[in-house]
Amino acid sequence: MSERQPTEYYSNPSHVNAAKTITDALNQVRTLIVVGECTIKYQGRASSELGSGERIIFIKEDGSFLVHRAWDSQPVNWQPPGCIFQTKSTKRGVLLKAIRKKPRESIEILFSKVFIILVLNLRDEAEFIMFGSEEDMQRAVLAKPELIEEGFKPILKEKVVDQGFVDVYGVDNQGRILAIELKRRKAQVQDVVQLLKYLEDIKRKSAGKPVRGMLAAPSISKEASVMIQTKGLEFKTLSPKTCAEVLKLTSSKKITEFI
Amino acid sequence: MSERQPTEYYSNPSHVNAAKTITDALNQVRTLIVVGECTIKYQGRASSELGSGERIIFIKEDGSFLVHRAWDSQPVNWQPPGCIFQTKSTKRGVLLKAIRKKPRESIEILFSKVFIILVLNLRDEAEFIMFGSEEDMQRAVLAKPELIEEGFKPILKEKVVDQGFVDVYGVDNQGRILAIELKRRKAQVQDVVQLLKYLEDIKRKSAGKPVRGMLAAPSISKEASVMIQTKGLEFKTLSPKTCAEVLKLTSSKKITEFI
DNA sequence: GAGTGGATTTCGCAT
DNA sequence: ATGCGAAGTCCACTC
Repeated sequence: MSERQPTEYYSNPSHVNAAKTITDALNQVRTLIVVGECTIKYQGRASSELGSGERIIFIKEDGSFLVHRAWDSQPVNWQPPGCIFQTKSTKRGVLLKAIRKKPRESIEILFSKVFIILVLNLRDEAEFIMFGSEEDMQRAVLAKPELIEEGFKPILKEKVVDQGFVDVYGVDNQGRILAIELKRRKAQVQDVVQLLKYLEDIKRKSAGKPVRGMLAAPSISKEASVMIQTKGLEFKTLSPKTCAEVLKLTSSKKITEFI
Repeated sequence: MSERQPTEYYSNPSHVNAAKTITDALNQVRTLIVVGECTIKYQGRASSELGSGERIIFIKEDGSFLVHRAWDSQPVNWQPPGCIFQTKSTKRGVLLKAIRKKPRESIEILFSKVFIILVLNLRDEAEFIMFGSEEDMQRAVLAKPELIEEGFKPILKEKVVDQGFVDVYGVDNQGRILAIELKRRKAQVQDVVQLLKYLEDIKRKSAGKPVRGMLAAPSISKEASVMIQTKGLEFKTLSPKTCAEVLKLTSSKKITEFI
């Protein structure tokens, strides 16, 4: 009987057994879930302390480390992939250290009780596919420029200006330069500032030729809208969902041809 | 025997039992961990698909929802606190929906196999304490202005300028205005731009009086450093760790007195 | 409720 | 490695 065993479960282990089980799981590069009562200290880019309480910790195959409480979608403490672990059983409980170098950081967890250890061996080959990013919007506009307006001809994706890029850059049906800043979310003041900065560079380099600046986003904040008016810029409603649908139709995630 | 039972464990439940167990746990507002083979679809601000694979899902007491794979510190799909759940057993497996309104979003998980269900009732009253935030740096400078330079006298915390704030604002030992932008991480070009914008407002309002602009951060990028030089600004090395230590000494998290 | 800026942001890409 | 900007950013705070 050689069927793979994706899960192992340990309930209320002694400190010694908990430490051993965790160490073994880490050596075998398993995904690990530990539930128990613990205190936590973090030292690194910042520092933090958390007194005793019951929490869930996660260690993943890539060395990611997460501490979750019973609420909040974000972990209360964590360490990015690639960190190194030390486990031992001490008089005060099970000590688990997660250490990262560069920057030097460490999380120390002391379990006074371990309720549960889950050792997982997960099979997961599927590819994650996302639609509707800002990059997708860019691709959609390049594939179908009339999303912006009739007669618009993109020239370059991401034209370089001093410090930074314009998302889409082209010429309108009257030959004027049209620089477009895309946002996948509601446009804010900061986005208008960004566009203005780019336009400055473009105008400086285009020797007085007429230049239009456009912000394209699903919606715009009141403040940003006022600023658009004041500065003689334009706003075009364009949602990531629309763009995602255009991409599905043209079925091209490739943009090399446009560059 | 009335001892609280912090954990319940169910192994390889039938689809019907899994759906029932999950529903019950949600009704009792328990933290829930489910491990199983599933496919996932997300529709909302963006959209995503993930084919069949073995994953871990988390539901917390506040209605946070997380889907984790065996790698990556970030969840592959998630829903913020406050979302609503629907569970049912279908012919194809256990269906779990997490729905959020405003913005309207949904995640649908279809489990073809459920390996494990953990129902947790976690007790956690401890307060989380963090040191070394940008706000802590501000407090430290106000409590001990010589962190910036001898003779510096802060005037106001967060002096209001058009659009935004200066982190610290005061007068140096020669009576010149000194506006300081604090960063807890390596300073970037964008931070210099920010400071310049603030300085513009301050200069406009200070009728030609001399104004110094300073960026205080643990380090600075080369580009930002060049810009600092070019624009006649200053850079001061100041780390969040130093500031945290100062705060511990003065033992004052309060800043009201300075405002 | 909308708007704004920090975050132990994280993450990916380009230099 | 460093620098820079997007993110389904999240999050807290202000207006």
